[in-house]
Amino acid sequence: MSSQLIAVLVAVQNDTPKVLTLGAGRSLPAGPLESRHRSLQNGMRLWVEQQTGRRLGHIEQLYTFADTQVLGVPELERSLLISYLALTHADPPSENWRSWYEYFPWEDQMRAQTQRLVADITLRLKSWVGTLAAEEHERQLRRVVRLFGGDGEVWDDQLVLQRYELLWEAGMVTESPLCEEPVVGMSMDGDHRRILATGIARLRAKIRYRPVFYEFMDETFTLSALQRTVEVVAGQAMHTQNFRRLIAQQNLIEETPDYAPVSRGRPAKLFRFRREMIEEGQIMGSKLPIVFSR
Amino acid sequence: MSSQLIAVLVAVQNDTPKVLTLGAGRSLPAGPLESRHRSLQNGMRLWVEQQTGRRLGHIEQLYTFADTQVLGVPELERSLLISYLALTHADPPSENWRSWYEYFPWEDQMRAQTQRLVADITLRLKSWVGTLAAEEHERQLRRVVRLFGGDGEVWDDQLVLQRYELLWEAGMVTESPLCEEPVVGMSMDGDHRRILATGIARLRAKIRYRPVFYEFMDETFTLSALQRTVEVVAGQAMHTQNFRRLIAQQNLIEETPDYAPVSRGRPAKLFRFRREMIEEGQIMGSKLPIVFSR
DNA sequence: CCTTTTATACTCTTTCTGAGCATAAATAAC
DNA sequence: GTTATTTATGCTCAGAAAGAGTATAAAAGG
Repeated sequence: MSSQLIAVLVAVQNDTPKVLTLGAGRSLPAGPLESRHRSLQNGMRLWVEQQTGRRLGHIEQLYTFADTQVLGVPELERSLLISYLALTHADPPSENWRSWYEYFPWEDQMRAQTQRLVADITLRLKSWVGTLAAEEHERQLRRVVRLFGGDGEVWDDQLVLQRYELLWEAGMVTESPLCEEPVVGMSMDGDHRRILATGIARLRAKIRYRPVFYEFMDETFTLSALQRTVEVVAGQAMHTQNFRRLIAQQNLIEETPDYAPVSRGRPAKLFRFRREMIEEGQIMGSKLPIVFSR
Repeated sequence: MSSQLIAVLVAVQNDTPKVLTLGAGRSLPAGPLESRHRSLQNGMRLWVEQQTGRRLGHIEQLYTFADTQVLGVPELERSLLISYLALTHADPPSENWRSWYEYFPWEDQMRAQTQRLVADITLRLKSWVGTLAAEEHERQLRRVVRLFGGDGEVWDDQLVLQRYELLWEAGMVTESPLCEEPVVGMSMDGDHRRILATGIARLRAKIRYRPVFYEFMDETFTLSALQRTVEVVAGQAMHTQNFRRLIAQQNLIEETPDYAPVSRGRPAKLFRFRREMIEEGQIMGSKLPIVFSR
């Protein structure tokens, strides 16, 4: 049984969370696990750095699973896929870096249009629920409401994978064997979109208690830029004043004497991350407002 | 390259968190990944259920890594280890079920003796720090304090793996190549103790926001029994009244008309989990007091 | 000068959390 | 049979944190 490494490589460019793709955006970069790698983590790092020529920051394992993509292949030939999430700094944009919201448009709760999209999806899901056996009705209906909101439920930005799986079961994404008419959003080969969903969910969870957004920022940055970065990753708008309060009280960043070049309003101070705090394990947690404003 | 499944199978028996081991407690159960398994998760479940004859409850993947144990083996033969955490209900105890605190005595912060043990470990670690290059002193000293407490730092029950790794680096566990005189605690073959540490940490984290302790309880139980279960898993005593408040306000459990047979004090009401709440995904979170009392 | 936009400071209310006090209902000790 | 001890349970209170609003500062554009 052969094994492959597969990477969800994320950067934030132009206030957009982007992921590195191959093959016209249809797949995530993947490479064979080579025996010269001293460890998986290391192999992953080396391999991505060679392929992309960029330095990797934070890196973590996502999930390992048996590839279900290739049908008709003798089972012994099935591949193990070991997926990783890796963060890097924005570099010259290219075709291969695509907004992850191209694949999950409903996850971008900052665009006004999304509300309509989610309403449409919810409608279709509810009609799908109608086709199920009666015992399942209530269960699945609660699931739809919990995942896609409505009925007073708030949108939980972490349930990326669960939402994708629900759409899959309902035959509303191209990857599903039941699919007739997919919901908007690019699909990917095999399990890749599922892996991407896992990566997004993991990053959104992580950013709540670890200052991994550090990886995405320039050397110096304004608080608004920091907030926008976190917002586009979470796909949720945040209360500016509270965001600042939380960042401030964590001692993660410090002022520089400089100001950002102004375009419109009052010029913003430039900040930088405090090196001592970023260093390995120093920061026990970086809390962010957990319930986002709308 | 062949692959192995490896399980951290946990149950709570007699107010002790136990893990299933093999070979006189020196290794975790592991088996080859067979091609008939439809998915890894499924393969894991089938395999453990066959081996142990018990039904598995919650199951989740821990980590995948390349086995570093076997030296002198051609690198292509290296095995991929895919580790899982699985929870099950206590059954007739046996030799093979061992308290996880046999392997990590310092993690049991509920025993009075542990305080002395941790003090000893801290001393030895500090003297190890003394042998390092000067630039490293402060960094590593902070690490020791953060992981093993002292200096006003509180004990973080989730840092099981980090503590083990520190001891490993300092040559204070048998598994380490530098080891001369190990700290108390049973060791295991290969990476198994590290995997166990990962499992414990994951479970301690999970139990904070998901009611996975459900798996460990009988059909009905008292609140004290529930609290003791959580406490021994976390290795930390909790404030009883606050524990009850949190459990109560989450609507996870309901009273039964019965009382537990008394031994000493006032008889305790028996409770049961509300089936509807436990069902898949219903419960979004089960919060527990995060900072434990001493 | 006035409006708009962005940045930043401060306040207020509600909820959550840690911690303690008090009472209830049983057994054990005298 | 009192009294002490143990376990279970109810309630209160102070401080911290979170959500949300008001106010002010500093720029550009008309």
